[in-house]
Amino acid sequence: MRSRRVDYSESTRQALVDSALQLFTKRGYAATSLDAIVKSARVTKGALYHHFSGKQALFEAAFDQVETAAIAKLANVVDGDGSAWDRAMAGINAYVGVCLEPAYQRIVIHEAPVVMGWERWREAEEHFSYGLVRATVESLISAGEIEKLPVEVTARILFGALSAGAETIAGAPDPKKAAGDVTKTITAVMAGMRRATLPT
Amino acid sequence: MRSRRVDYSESTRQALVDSALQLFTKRGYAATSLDAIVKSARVTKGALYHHFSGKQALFEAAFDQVETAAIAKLANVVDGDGSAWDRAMAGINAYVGVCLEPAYQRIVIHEAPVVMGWERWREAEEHFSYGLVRATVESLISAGEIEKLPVEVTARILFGALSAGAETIAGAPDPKKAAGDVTKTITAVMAGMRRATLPT
DNA sequence: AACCTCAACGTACCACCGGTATGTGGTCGC
DNA sequence: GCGACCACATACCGGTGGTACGTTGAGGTT
Repeated sequence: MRSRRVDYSESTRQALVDSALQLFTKRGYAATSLDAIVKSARVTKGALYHHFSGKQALFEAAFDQVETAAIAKLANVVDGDGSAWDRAMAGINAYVGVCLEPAYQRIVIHEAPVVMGWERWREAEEHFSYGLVRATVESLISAGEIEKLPVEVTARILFGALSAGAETIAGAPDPKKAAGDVTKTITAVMAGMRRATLPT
Repeated sequence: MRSRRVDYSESTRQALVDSALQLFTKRGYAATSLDAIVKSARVTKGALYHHFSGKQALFEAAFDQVETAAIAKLANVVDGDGSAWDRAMAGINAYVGVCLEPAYQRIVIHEAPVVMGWERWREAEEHFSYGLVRATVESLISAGEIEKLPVEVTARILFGALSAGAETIAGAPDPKKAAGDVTKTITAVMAGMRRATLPT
């Protein structure tokens, strides 16, 4: 119904999002001009402002795309079969993997909170990666695998810990070794929380 | 030796840093214009560019000031007497308190990694808050209070967990309750790490 | 005392960037 | 075939970071 011969509109929109994604990842939000984006997408600023209300809206579109790709990878792992504990550990490993992608790291972790504002970033994250982490923590608690802790705060802290771990890996001189250290440390922390609940 | 009648130079420099600190905290880096800063400091852009190489250098001066004030508060706690464990827990509580200050939250946690670049931020943090966290982790390990884990990675992850906890507190509808939850959760995690080492 | 020097600014100006207002070509319904 | 409208392109504006240059006045030198 809503199509001419081909949907050129959607393709230019996608081209803009793709170009923005690349440039934001490489140079950051502030250092990327709209001229550079439209040049890369082979269109003009008229097209950009036809599809988006401004630079920030374009950023959020790129943000959505990165997040959507991320949860697509994570959902398979977390919704698989096995115990709540095993699925949680698999999810943690998978999320660290996601955090290693430059686009996710720069756009979602670093720039989104300042570009979108922390409150809005927090709200958006409810439906994306953080939502999965939170659900995982809830299932761990309800399954009695870890202590009964405040879900919201525990999820936030785990979320921050995982991001920091991923950043450490990405910035380390020897990423392979760093990845092993992160996995070891996170595993130890989670194991500690698990063991802590056993004597009760 | 290097002074005229009074050191007017240093006072204008300090006025610029103070004004920048206030405005960056309130409106953020990007939304704060140099005109607004020099107007608030009662000087002109000529003075600003005489003392600083640009907007980013001015930000870093503000960053330094906030961080210096922060470690001044933390050093007392961490260097106090008592067991390594007690000092570590006191330090964690103190750091959460520091993270509640708007200036620290906005400038150090949120904007600095973006404005200065993550690599440079990481390097600077070595001499500030992260340096203390790292030292604390080292003392805990060498005192045999927690498992023998990779220091660098463990400190990074703890640092990220604390930052995330502090952000959660600041953004929560009931900060008092959130602060209690964060302390409880972090304590539980640390206790798990401690207990995990006992049977060995 | 006349002169020079240099720090410590102030003033004027430029290039660039985000955003807006307006123009234009192709296409679909009628 | 003609108005209407979508999907852009073009031209332009205000603000901002940064720069070039001018000015002032307190030491030092002779």
